[in-house]
Amino acid sequence: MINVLIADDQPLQRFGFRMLLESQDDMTVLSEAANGSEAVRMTAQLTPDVVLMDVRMPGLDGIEATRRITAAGNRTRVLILTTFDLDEYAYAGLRAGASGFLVKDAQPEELLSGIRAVATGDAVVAPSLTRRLLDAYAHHLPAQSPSDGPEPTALDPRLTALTDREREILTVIGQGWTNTEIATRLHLAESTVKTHVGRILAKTDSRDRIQAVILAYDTGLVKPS
Amino acid sequence: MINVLIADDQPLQRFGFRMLLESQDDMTVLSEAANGSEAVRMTAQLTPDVVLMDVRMPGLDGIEATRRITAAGNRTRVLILTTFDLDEYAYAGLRAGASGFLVKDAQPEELLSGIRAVATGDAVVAPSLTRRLLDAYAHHLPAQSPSDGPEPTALDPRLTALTDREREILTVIGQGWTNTEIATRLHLAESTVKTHVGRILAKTDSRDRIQAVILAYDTGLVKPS
DNA sequence: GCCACCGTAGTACCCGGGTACGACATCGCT
DNA sequence: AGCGATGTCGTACCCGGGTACTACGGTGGC
Repeated sequence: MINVLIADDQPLQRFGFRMLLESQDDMTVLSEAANGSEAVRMTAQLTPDVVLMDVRMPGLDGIEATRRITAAGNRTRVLILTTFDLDEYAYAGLRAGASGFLVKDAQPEELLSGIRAVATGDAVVAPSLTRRLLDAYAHHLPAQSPSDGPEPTALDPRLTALTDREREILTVIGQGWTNTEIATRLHLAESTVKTHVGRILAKTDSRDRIQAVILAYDTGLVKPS
Repeated sequence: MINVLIADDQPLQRFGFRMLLESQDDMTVLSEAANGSEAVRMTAQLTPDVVLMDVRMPGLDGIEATRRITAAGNRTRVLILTTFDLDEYAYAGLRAGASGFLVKDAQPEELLSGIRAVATGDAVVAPSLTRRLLDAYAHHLPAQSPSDGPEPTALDPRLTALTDREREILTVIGQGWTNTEIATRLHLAESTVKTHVGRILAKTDSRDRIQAVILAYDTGLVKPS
């Protein structure tokens, strides 16, 4: 049985959550808190398994309440809920030690399975937020794959399909030249440039010149200045 | 309609996935791949919305296949599935650009909602993995106000004029996202994206997004991968 | 209370970029 | 002599990107 504490300043919201949770035979609502301080106090008294925590509350907000609850050290997990998927809240909440972060417009089933996951020690983050977190931090994830060797100066395989001329064009694309500029500076017709560009995009599987610019940087054809 | 490509070396497994997906009226299975190379090739040909990618496959494994698919730059999302929730795989997969990482013992509904989330540009990570990721990285999340240690590498002067949101947008521009992609993935209207982009270009004296991409690389906002 | 800034959203318009064709000359290899 | 790869040039078409506005709610500073 999962003991839950609901912390939300809106009574109607609390009621909805309570109804939903009580309809499950593996969950009970221990009590309800209307602000952060109450949530902290009740958590200390009742030691629920999970606190369903709203972010926006008068007085002590959900983030700070989460910080104090997790700092206390007992095994109560905090699942933060918010109306808006503001990433500032997500970052702050997760930093504060929350085990999860869901948006209120989620499906009831998602909330329920989220509570169960959190209760068993797992963690959940709303997909829309996961996206932002990944975008921001995926690059920083530890690389333990052995394929992180030193880089030789040989031509990147992604560029081998290109002819010399095409690599030349790709280089100036990577420097931000427009087709017109390439044409005048290299004494070509614009149609010729377009032909080259088209072939480059096809051979490198780039959908537009932006991808080509990125490729130029990633392969080292163009170096950051 | 969500077009899905199934990549798994076990025929029985593929069959199961196909049955599950075809039972949904908003999903179709475009094709099946039995190894990584096939997955990459078929993705290029068929441009599915989502690739259901197994990690362990003979030849080119799921991680490397994911890397190549996402490197290609088209809008196909990769949802990685694995039997074991080994975090090495998860790290590698997410670093490779996967939009999600689920374990195979998940409930069918979880898989389906995961596919839908990924198709609309969101991201999903299995709760058991989210827990590990949070444990490892919650400390590294950007600080809001509280006193925090290491400085986040001083901002390049050319970017100081930008607001936080604008820098966020510039980052994804630097990753080659189109306006439409930015809109869907960040849950914005395309007009809003255009407004942001316009301001970014004005503030950074860039004549088009290409110059902005170059600037993103030169200032280190985006790093070569 | 007012105002500046920010993020969001909309409409209308123009233009460069990309695609899909076809065409021709040169060069090197067989 | 024939052929393929490469580089050059052309036309026609469509769409995404960029610009130029306007607008409005929220927040924070004064």
